[in-house]
Amino acid sequence: MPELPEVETIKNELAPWVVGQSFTRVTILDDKLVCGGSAQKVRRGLVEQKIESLERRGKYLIFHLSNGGSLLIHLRMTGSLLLDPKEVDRYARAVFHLSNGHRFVFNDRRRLGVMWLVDDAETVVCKLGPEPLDRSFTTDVLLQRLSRHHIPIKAVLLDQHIVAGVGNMYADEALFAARVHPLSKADELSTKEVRTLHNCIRRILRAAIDSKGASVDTYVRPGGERGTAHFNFKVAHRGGEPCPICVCPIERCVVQNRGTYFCPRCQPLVPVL
DNA sequence: CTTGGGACCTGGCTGC
DNA sequence: TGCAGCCAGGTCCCAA
Repeated sequence: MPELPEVETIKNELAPWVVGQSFTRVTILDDKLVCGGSAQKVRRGLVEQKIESLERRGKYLIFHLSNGGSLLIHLRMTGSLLLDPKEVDRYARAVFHLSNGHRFVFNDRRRLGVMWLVDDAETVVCKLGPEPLDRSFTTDVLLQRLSRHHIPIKAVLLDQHIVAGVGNMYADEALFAARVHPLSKADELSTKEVRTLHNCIRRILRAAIDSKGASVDTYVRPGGERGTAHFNFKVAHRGGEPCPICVCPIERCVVQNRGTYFCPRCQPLVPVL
């Protein structure tokens, strides 16, 4: 499941092959891939456009084009971008041919991924919350945003309008590292807890980028390699295993329809004073 | 405004 | 061995 570290890795590893190149041919194999416009319009709009830069915003990948427009891609659950794959398999939804002779393929087993071709990228990403790794994302920013929500902190971390880029896996990891129970109400966390959580979110996302993302399911990097961040997971997807701190079995519960893993002893609902 | 619940999508797993 | 039914979760949409 591509979250911020996975999308950042894809951006970093794809950029050297695509930035400065133009699209020579684009094949869209699945009309439902395109959001707000026809596949044909996107195909025609992309050909001969040069990719000026590649950017990540939240879980979105943004190709900035020479005409000022942007191609945005969201991989959702099972999407991946593969550089020069040996074969274009049945899960390919679009193929992008570049002026340097390379191509990349939008693969997506569950077909939940989407892409947009727009004049201004902001029209797609304008509602997103702050970038957690930005300098401007301070403890105070997080504190202020949490204070407006009387719902479980886990649900708040998953809301892209509040903080952009954190998904199910890294929310669980950040809450464990901060020793905060996922069902704690966001507006009831102490200033100290929010400060710790703020640090943990940033530390865990950075570490995951260093590990090239987490391949718990279908995520692969453009070259087909897997990331290794999941080997460092303490609780995410580790239900029943002993907590690495206290050996108490990791529990699983459901928050906002998301499988949520936590240590009941290290993350008490009522803080131990 | 905030909050909760359903829809989307399909491979893989469980249980009969 | 076959198959129905459920689960995974990022995001949007709608209702209260």
